[in-house]
Amino acid sequence: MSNKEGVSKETRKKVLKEAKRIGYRPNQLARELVTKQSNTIGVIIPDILNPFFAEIAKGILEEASIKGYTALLCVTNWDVQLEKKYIKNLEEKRVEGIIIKPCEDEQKLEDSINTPYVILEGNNVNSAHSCVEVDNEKGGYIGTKHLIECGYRKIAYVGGKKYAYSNEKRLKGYKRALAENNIDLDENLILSGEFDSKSGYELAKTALADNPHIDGIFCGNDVMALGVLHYANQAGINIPEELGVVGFDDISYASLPQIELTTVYQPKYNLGKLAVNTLLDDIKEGKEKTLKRIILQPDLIKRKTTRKI
Amino acid sequence: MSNKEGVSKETRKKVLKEAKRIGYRPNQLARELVTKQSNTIGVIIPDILNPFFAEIAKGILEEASIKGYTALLCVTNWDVQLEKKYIKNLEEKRVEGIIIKPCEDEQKLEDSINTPYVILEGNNVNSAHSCVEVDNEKGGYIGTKHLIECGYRKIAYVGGKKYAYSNEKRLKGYKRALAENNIDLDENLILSGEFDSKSGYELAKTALADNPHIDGIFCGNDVMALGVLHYANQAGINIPEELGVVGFDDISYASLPQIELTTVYQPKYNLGKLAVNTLLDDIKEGKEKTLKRIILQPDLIKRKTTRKI
DNA sequence: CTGAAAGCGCTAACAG
DNA sequence: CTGTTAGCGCTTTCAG
Repeated sequence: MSNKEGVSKETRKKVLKEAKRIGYRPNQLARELVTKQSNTIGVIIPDILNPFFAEIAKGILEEASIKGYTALLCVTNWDVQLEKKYIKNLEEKRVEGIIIKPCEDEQKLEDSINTPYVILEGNNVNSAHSCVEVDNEKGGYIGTKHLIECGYRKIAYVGGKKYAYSNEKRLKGYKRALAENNIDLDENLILSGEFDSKSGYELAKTALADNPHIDGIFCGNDVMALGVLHYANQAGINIPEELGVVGFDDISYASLPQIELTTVYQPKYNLGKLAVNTLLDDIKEGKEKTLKRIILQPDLIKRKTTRKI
Repeated sequence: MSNKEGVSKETRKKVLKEAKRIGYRPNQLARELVTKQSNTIGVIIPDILNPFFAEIAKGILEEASIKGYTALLCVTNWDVQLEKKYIKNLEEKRVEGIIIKPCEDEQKLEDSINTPYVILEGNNVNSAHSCVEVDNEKGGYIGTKHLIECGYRKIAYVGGKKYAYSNEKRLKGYKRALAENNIDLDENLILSGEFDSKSGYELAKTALADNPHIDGIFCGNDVMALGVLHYANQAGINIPEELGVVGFDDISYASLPQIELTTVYQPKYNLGKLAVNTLLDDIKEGKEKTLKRIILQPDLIKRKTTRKI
């Protein structure tokens, strides 16, 4: 049936007969059980409504399909408990590997995952997984530097969870840009919340209430930036004259003519594709896998939420 | 191990021992093979980057997880061949059921699916599946009626694939609204393309070039409306004074202060939840299942791309 | 209440 | 080249 080298007449007959018999479908489950290959990978992301993750997911799904794999997609809503549950489920389903963007610190994952896995936006110091990401520090740097070059001086950092890996990296880049330009770091200008629009809105409100002299905001991601823009719009703050805003990710909505958000581009789709190829390599290499650390380059996209220079 | 009524001492000991032994994980595959219950459903949607589908997917994923099911998500990019391939894969994986938004006419699906399935936005005349959708005809009607009430008279219909079920329904509602208000139907004003932003842009361009007197556009979905708005913006057309635009879906970006798109709301998340519950019911009921046809109500959301009345 | 045995649908490793 | 057999890791059934 699985056409290896074989007969010619007999086989063909059988095939025809089988095909007839009310649509025979080979039972993958049985096959997986005996070959110990599920041809399935697990994918865990925090938020499918954020186009950033949606596009990564798209890249993952497509690449997996091309490589003959199916993907089990799980979304955690940034809930660590759910994340744990999903990992357990996936392992019981005998996925061959997992691609995960952790809700929190990835260090804790080490214990709970016994399957090969690659982390999206995480480090792999001392650990047994590969990871793929964009150079977040550089992204934070070029975004902030651009604000400075546009003449903004009191620049706030409005980010996601304080100790999230990507947030820390971007923040580091932000600080470096400030330092290089002799702008004193003001810790009060560093705010953190969630990686969503609502949080962007609230944080902008708080920040500008507490420090009315803020004239620039570097956002942890585009979705937050949208929230910041929302607040600014509502508060009658003129963008980009009174306030410069830069985001991170370059989601498709950032380029809408009504938005024109200056932002730091990430190759999202590619990140997804690379994640599965890296994972598949790791799986193939088995125990003696060489851990990979894939870092893509971000890119500054100048649009209209920052002044022209 | 699966704690039924049993021992007390002996069992506990075993459990402890097993737990110790380098993390024992029950093999779901084997269990599924013998119980013939995979606790898995398949989900096939055309486009995960469209927030409409992303939110439906979210509803599906969450509800499935709550009900103890895992979901295999497949995205087709509106490619019928891929859709077929995914259906085959899912059946070989022995999913218990499939939730699908078909790329094309769902009539053709009948032959290829041998598993219980529910269709998102499709009819179930003479067929063996349930379906869940919003009242698309009504949606088309209230959207168009609103344009008329705002004083627009030359209203174009810019939709997706001509013979897609949801498109046909919405178009029907559009025609009914026109007829009820004694506005002559002009077939030249009915355009169709793809359900994406680019197509909205192109269609708006064509429509307005061919018929400069158009003063209103009813769009097949919000993503297309965004494209229409993009073109209008670029062509210097004043919205809503010179041109009224209404969308369909109410994706989150429609409510952004920079967009404020008037649109027809769909309970997307709920649609997803209901789809899985309907499917699970159908699975449970087995052969004697009573087919369901679940129709939710759309709602007009007036924002700023149509004139105030 | 517990242990042993059968079998889910397939593949792999054998002989014929 | 074919047919047979064993067994993947579990659940279920049936004795002990």
